[in-house]
Amino acid sequence: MTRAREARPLPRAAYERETLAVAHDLLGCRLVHDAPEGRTSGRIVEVEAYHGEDDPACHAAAGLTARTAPLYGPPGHAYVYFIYGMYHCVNVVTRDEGLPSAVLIRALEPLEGLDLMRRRRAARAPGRGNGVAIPHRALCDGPGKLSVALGLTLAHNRLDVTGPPLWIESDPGHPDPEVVWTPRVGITVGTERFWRCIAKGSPFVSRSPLNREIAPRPVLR
DNA sequence: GTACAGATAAACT
DNA sequence: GTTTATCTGTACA
Repeated sequence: MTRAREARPLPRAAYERETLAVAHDLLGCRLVHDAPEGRTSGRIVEVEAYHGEDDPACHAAAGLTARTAPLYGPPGHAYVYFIYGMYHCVNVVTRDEGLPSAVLIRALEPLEGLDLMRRRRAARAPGRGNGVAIPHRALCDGPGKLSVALGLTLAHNRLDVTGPPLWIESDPGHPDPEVVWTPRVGITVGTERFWRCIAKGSPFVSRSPLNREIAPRPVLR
């Protein structure tokens, strides 16, 4: 009889690789956060790569500072930063220690803990609180939204993501998604690098006109 | 469907 | 004092 392979957290070696390869391979995996108030998880459907001090859009372009230190740290750890006075963005550090590189998680297909996600989102989006539940597809369709939905904040910065309470696991039962590369979103420099990777056709990716642009798999310079 | 203003605080210069 | 890897509501087509 066949036995379903068990999903296990990706090992550190999965992150100690070329960043675009990591970005590509994270699509289809599940991001899981076990918080005291419950578990939330979602399938990764959109990511972006930020690589090196030569990448003008990478925070490490400004060099090593208190904020960017995690990017220079060991792979398989979270780099969480606070942005626009309101939101957090969650990255996973890649490559070798000392070489600043990471993958930004931009959107998830919500899988577990949808009620908890809705409560967290509604508490932070008063305009949505007029009795209309946030639809499934809009719970985690952006980096700020998924951080709220999963309850991730600066408290999780530098956390090891190879095991509880926060980890990424493969999903052996799920087919590898077809992927599309596009320019990265929300930046004013480095837009010539097509380092955003999305699961083709997923209704759970962030709203962006760039969703229509496609490109072949890029290479690191 | 697209376009824009405003909210709001940490980190950096 | 300036910048920011965002989101939301409102306005308009």
